[in-house]
Amino acid sequence: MLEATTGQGLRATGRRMTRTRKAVLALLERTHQPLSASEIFSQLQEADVAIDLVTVYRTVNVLKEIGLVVQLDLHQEGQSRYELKEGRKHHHHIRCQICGKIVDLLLCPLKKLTKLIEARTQFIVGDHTLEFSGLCPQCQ
Amino acid sequence: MLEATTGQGLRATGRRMTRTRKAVLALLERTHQPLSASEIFSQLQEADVAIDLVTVYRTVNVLKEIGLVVQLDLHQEGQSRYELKEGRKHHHHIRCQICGKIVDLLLCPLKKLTKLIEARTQFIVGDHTLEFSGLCPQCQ
DNA sequence: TTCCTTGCAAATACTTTGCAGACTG
DNA sequence: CAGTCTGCAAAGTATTTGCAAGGAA
Repeated sequence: MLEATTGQGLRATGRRMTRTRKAVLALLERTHQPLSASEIFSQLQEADVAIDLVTVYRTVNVLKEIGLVVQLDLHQEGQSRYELKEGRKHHHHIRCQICGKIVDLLLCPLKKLTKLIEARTQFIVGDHTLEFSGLCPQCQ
Repeated sequence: MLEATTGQGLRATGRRMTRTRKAVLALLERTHQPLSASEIFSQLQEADVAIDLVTVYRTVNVLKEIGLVVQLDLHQEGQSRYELKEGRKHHHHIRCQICGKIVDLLLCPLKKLTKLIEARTQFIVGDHTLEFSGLCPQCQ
């Protein structure tokens, strides 16, 4: 499963599978929510995993480099969040302005738009971000 | 023009039109680009306008509160940018991954999508962000 | 046994806050 | 003249870097 393939991804880049990397991966896997570095840190502490905040930052960056994790910068959050890619399709998010809950939007409607933008701006589009915010059912 | 209407917006909320606020507004007006606080600060210094970085932050926040300025948090920039609203339509941006140039996209294709998302998620959508990045014509 | 990884301390970047003096209306 | 605004200093939050000790392969 995930840990095995990750181990390969790490080794292929001269890196190692360690206790802390396993713990971060397992947390992201079971949480299935985009977590910030400090959330990863405190949730691992509650689970009695000894880890340093600095190590969390280094770990998510490594996982991002080998393509296992995606970094999200949600509007006006002031911190980044990290989410397992885990073979899932590219997608976007909506966040509740009251309680902060984040829900996946399992769609991306921007293929055509990308072509249009390339034609208009002469840019070569490499990436995009799309995020919605509003009130979730519980907070309305 | 802008300064006059802004003065009204300020006064309506018990605020004042000052030398530094005029300078920030004038800069945003002639630059017509989303600028970060530190860019506003250094560009005003070059123009021999004495202003403190703290004042820049406070100023853009006031201008945001009275609806004159929009705050942008572009992906992985690590800082916010501020742009004059100036009666312009809601729009989005594309940024060059090499030189950092930011170009307006004078369109927003998300009206229908918003309805779809509200139906699917039961959220009430209040806001959204959309940003593209890629290579500009000069950097390709 | 190599050299990657970790923890700790410290540094850096961006932004906010407190306070006394300066300025607007 | 009242009350807002500014500069300076300091604090706060998110993230990165340096280095020596610990650990994976």
